[in-house]
Amino acid sequence: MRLTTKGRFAVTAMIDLALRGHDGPVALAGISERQKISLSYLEQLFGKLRRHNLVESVRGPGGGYSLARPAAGISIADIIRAVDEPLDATQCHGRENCQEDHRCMTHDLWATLNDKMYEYLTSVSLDSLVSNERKSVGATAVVSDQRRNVRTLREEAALTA
Amino acid sequence: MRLTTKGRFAVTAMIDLALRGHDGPVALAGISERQKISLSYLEQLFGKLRRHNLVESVRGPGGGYSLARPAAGISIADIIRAVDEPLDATQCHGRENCQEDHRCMTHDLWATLNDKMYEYLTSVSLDSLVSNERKSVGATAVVSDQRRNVRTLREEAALTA
DNA sequence: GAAATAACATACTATTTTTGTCAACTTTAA
DNA sequence: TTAAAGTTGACAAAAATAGTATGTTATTTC
Repeated sequence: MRLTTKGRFAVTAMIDLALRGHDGPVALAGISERQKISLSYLEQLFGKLRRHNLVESVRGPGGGYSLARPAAGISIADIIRAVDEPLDATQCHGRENCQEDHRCMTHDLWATLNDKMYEYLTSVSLDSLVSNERKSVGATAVVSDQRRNVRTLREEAALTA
Repeated sequence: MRLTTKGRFAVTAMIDLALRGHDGPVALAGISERQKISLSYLEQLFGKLRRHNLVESVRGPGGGYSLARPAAGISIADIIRAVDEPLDATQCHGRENCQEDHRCMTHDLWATLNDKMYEYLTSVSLDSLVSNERKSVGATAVVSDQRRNVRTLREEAALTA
């Protein structure tokens, strides 16, 4: 798994979207201004997010983007995966013959690290970040997805501490 | 924390070094050929590794690099940290005023993720990878560092499963 | 239907990663 | 003491990636 600023921007933008997507779609121009991310870059990122069915778009005046499904059903891993495309961590993309004698020494390490990171990022939903942002103190109950086990950031942090 | 191919290369090279550093130093030319990493790049990376006191160099014929301390005392996090230098995950490097209204929304997320990854990468020692590579089956006992809690990859995986 | 708005698409620039080349400098061995 | 093997460092070029600018098309509103 790759972890760069690209994914960070995408997550930031998605939070903004979730935070403001109550009535009607949100225009990228607004996100750009609020989050200080260039409009062009956002357009690129949202193209990918749209192709990965995380957001839906409405063209024309009053248009913009909205989440394709409830924020509780979108994990951070989904977002990272969408914008960072390939995402393979093993260098020898699956095939085992990357080395002559001892096939791909670091294979196991990266695979395990990859799993760890996905495990974590999958456990954090967009919704949990948004409620965290809304400063809705009081450990807002977790809304879990049908596919995944999604915890709030607060709970996750508690587990670590 | 940033996770790119750069760190991957560094770890791969360090494994090779640990694997062959029994009698005398290991030349980069050998690592380059075995791991298919350009010699120039390795030289750059090992310059950083040396400045971070992870390896020592011996010049002249028969020279090369050797680990500055036992492989059990070097974690993967050490290596990543050495080659990726800055390593800050929060975008608003410490200062809280990255946003006007709601200061740096994703701040908490990235900080927590950062901790998670470090926690994991610190728990994996170079030695554990090497023993794993040597195919020394039978759960080779853990040699723990004086500073850290270092587990074997095998044990770590068991915890996750 | 014209004008404005905003997504969509493509081309371009800048930064980072990776490789290549060259010139010291150091130590061992012949 | 010379030569060879090897590190160290400084650049620069090439490739990949990140980020920006510009143009085009679809919708809505007036």
